[in-house]
Amino acid sequence: MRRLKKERQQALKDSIRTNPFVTDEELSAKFDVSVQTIRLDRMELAIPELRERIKHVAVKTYEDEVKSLPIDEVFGEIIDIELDERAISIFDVKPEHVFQRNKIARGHHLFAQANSLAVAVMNDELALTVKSELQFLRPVTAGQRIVAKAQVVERNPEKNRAHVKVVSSVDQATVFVGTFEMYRMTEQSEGDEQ
Amino acid sequence: MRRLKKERQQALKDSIRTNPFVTDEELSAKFDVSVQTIRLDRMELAIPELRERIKHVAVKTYEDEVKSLPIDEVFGEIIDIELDERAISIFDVKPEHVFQRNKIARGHHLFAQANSLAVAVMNDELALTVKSELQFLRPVTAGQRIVAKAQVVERNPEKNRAHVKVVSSVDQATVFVGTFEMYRMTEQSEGDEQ
DNA sequence: CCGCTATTAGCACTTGGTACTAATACGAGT
DNA sequence: ACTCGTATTAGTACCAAGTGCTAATAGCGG
Repeated sequence: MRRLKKERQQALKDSIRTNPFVTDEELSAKFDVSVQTIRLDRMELAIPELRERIKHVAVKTYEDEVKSLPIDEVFGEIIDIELDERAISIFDVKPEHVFQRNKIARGHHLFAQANSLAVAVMNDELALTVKSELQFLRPVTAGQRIVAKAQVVERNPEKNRAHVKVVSSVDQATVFVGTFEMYRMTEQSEGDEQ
Repeated sequence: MRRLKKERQQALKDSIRTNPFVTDEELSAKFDVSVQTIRLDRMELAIPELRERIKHVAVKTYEDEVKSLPIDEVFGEIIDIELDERAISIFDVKPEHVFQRNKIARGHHLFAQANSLAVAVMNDELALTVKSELQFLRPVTAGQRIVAKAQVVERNPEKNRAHVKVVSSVDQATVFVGTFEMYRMTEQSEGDEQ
């Protein structure tokens, strides 16, 4: 009987992990044991009751929602900015930013950090990217911190254009270089493109 | 008293919206009315009980989690692919992809779709972007569907390089053009960059 | 003072449990 | 055959956070 118990407990764990919304009664029917046995199993496995499980899932989601808004908005935290001149942001590469296969950060995250910084450094907050040239020089992996430095290198107020150069590095080594031609949107015009 | 009731119910709605984890008892203390009054208010406002509220939040998160994994992995759904030749993906621009101010899609989403497609079209799944040139020709707004078409235009198997051209359009109008120089990673080499 | 709404109180019942005690089954060891 | 130990089952009291229902009370408007 000992083997049966362990197997059941393993299956129980799996069941609850894949569907945390299952009640003891449903589990008791599924495994054809009494509700009490399910309860004992949960005790031994330190699995909390249905309501607590649901609550944990809900709380997690709730916190995620609150967190995701501001972080997502900037893509990299801006730590220094002098409008129309230069700006610096940092971006910590996490497991969700990399390819599963080789753990190398996906290009669009580097681009997102650099492009967002280019948008931010423009004095007008309504700036759009028109053109861009990028070089991905070295792979970046999870756990590394990318420091992006943006510099406004050319201004052309008549045409509402400006050029921004962004250099991103990890531990002093340059990993990415991008130049961005930006269009400044004035209030009325619904101009070019981002 | 009628005014007081309406005000309380409005405040009650707000309270529960900002914190769905609050019990009737806590609310009764907060608004200095009986628990029964809170219950009546909830009935009139059709607000479900604590456990149901929590469950809804949890279920939502749960579904989101399941959904987010595959979608996030590709950035745009690939609808046609012929390896080493061409590929097509679609990406529906949603409110979360645009600038709040002018509702124009952020550049990195267009880049992400195009870059991911360039990676996908490469036969080796371990492809990294080395260089890239982009043009953002027209603004894209929330609700529009971007169709990206990638074409492998140059192959150089000796150097493990290839060029991919991606053209993205909305309703037949080109909104974005990008060229990507890709590096094919072989099993051993931990080569260039993405 | 009547009527009306709002509020409060109280009770039985529900779900999905916890905590605890007790009974029963069943095989292993001696 | 008897006993030990583990596993399982049953049953009871209790809890949180409610629903559903009935009834009492407060306060004011006319």
